[in-house]
Amino acid sequence: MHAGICAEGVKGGLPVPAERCWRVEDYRLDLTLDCGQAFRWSGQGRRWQGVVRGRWVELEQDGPCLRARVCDSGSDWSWLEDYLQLRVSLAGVFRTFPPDRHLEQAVARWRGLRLLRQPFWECLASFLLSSSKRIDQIRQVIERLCRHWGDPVPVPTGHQPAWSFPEARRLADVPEARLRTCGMGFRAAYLQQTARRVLEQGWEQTGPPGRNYAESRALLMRLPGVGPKIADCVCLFALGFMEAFPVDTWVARVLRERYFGGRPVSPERLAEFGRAYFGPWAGYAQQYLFHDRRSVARTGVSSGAV
DNA sequence: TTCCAGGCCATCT
DNA sequence: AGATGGCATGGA
Repeated sequence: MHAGICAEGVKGGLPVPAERCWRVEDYRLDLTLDCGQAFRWSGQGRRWQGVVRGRWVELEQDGPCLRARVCDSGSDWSWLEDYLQLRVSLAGVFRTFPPDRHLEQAVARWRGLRLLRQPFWECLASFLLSSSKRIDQIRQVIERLCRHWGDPVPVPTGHQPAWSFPEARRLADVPEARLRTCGMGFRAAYLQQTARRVLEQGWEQTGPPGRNYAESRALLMRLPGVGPKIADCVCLFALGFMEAFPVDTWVARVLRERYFGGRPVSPERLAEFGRAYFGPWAGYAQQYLFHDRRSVARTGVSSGAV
């Protein structure tokens, strides 16, 4: 591959499909890619471009047909099927929820919103940079981070250039002052120190060696800059612990409003409540409540229109 | 200007 | 354990 241009559909001189379709049910790509769980997707309408595990991807949904284009002549799509969690039955997830008027309302409005399975380091680093920032600004910071220290990845001619997410080993050597040029402020020290720790412990590919949710969460929380909320995001979005229930300002707000009569309750107690009340797939409930509460705040409307 | 954002940490009771 | 202020940066 050369100069950022991909040899589309060619492998060893033979044409190979660089495109693939899946039939999907209860899947809404727009909500899934734009709800704030992942920060590197850009889209116009129903067509989205991003980089997953160092590969440029374009996704497009047409009803039950989900189409992917890649700039890579490989025939293995498991990395993308895993990322998109195509095998999860959303109806099966909803069946585990308790009868709850408010959650049912959020599910009715945003049905098709899915949780992705993201690479560990990208997820951890991204949410390290998320603290006390708005989602659109997190996107900006991560974009600059990738442009500075990611590797350019091949894209089809005519598309915007793209970069991979920088590896921990790359960021571990970048002086904190240089990281700050991306606009990450005080989070630069956390990112740098955590990159080193992840590298030392050999966690970059696998994540921490916890054998369950509680162990993994506790190990993550020993990293600098990682508290309960960020640890839960990584557990949920990268490690596949679907009972993890991240409590941020929006989720705290909606839980206190709807389940605690507006009384003050600590985030850790809210997280505990969320896991116990919503069950083994509480993380999905969290994402629906998060998105619903944030949408109401943005549009001021409680209709399901997007 | 002032306030606040997908928090965390050090430093107090 | 629980409550407070500080931390960078930028947009409303």
